[in-house]
Amino acid sequence: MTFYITTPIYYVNDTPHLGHAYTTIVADVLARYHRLLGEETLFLTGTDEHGQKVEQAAKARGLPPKEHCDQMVVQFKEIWKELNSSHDIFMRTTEEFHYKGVQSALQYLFDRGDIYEHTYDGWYSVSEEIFYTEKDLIDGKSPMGKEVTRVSERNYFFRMSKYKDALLSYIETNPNFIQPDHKKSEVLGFLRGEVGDLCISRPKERLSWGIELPFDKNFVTYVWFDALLNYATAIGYRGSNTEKYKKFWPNVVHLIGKDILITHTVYWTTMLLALGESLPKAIFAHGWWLTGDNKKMSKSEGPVVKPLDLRKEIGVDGLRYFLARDVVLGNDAQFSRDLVIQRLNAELSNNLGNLLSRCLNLIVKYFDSKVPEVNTLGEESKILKAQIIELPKIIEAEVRKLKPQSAIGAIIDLLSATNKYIDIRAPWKKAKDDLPHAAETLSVVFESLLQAGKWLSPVMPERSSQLLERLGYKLEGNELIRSSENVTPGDPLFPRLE
RNA sequence: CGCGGGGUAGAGCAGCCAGGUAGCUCGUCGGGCUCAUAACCCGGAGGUCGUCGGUUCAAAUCCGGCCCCCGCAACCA
Repeated sequence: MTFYITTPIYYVNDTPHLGHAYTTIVADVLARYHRLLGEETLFLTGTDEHGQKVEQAAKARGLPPKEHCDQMVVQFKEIWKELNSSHDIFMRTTEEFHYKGVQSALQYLFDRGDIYEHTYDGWYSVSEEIFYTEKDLIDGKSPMGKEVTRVSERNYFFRMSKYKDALLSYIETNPNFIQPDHKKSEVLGFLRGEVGDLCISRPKERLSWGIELPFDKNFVTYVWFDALLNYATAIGYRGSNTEKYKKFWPNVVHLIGKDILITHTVYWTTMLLALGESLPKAIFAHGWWLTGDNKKMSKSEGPVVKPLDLRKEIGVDGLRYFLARDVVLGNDAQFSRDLVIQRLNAELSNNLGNLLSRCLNLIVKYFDSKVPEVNTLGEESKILKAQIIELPKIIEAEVRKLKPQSAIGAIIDLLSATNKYIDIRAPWKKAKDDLPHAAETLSVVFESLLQAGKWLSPVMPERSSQLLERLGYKLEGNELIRSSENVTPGDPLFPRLE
């Protein structure tokens, strides 16, 4: 069993923001969980580098488009490095193999008659540089109220409509294909309407920065057609080495933002159907982070919200933890400093960090910094031990259901139970008159912390390894290895935030 | 009648698809512990689950009407 997860390729002209970081971090957390579960895993991210805006931005800077992209892409690579993204491939749509793959796919569809030439009549808004259809117009003007002129333009179209029924039946027979469920309703609603064919070309007079159609050099391909194929070309589809493609396709999860739901569930899937390829296992659309008063984050809304800057205060792992833990994946959620601090204090400082301090200080004080060895367990200990053993199974199940927040929740639940357990068992008292009792307690608490450390590593790679180090362990691959005889309490690992 | 989501304790959320005496975190009140990062443990107060109606032995959950909030409205990424 293999696992392949992708983020969208981000538009290279953007400056990385919380939206990008959220998708990448969640994908990274899922990828790391699958690796920890021992699965062969591939994680893809990258940048989308063609299109009008890039062309214009490059022109404005007096640079060739590719050079402009080379510079812009750096900011993405840097932020992913800082956020500890473990992607295996960073894809750029300006790479040579991608050009070839896209052209090969275009030619194939053209030869089969799934791409055809057609003169497109419509209304063009010069100021917006956008085409509108008759029904888009409002009182003879663009939806934005701009003047439009009647134009007709020769273009190439993909027979998307031909595959609509096949797509519908695929959606019906594969209930987990589009997630979460309410997004499926949205797609079905869209498909119930009229689905036309997709214009996949742009005449070079209007746009030259793109992949040339192999059968008509007066055109480049429409950006989405180029961009969506990255998921396949990145792993060798229609390339010189198709080994990865054979291995990982179609067991793939496309993690996307809800704004690009239709392009993925309709454009991409019909493209794949036409190409005779299998459809992805799942397309999962996550929600948005809203400001504290439930408004969409945007630059035009007063003071610019810069959630990514918060990482300087709470650490990269703190940010990763909050994003993966706070929300049911797929829902919208609020993002505010207060909510972040509350979550991190409650779960990491109080529940986990404090438990770690209690346990290690007691081991230092009564057992010479060495974890006591215990052979038989009493009833209370057996119950907690059972929960510890259960943890990986719950995590695996939740991760497979694409519920990272529940997987993390299971760890937090275990730690809460461990706090209750240590309270009932009161090893700080027992150590004085019943040392074996205290030894048993601390060995079980220790085991709980050890497993928590291991299973938090996909979410907080750095803090989790520090935690394990204090316990005298390290993670090699998916195995916990003893690295020290002694435990080392140290300063608070998760200091409370104010 | 464009499409979709939402309205659950002071705050943030889960539960709803597969109906069965409403759950979590924070805050708040009282108690315990004093090993620990003023943390941890126990207990309490606080909700007619937007609203009206229907189905049912039983509805936050299913069905219908209404009110309010949000996002989207594809060939511009």
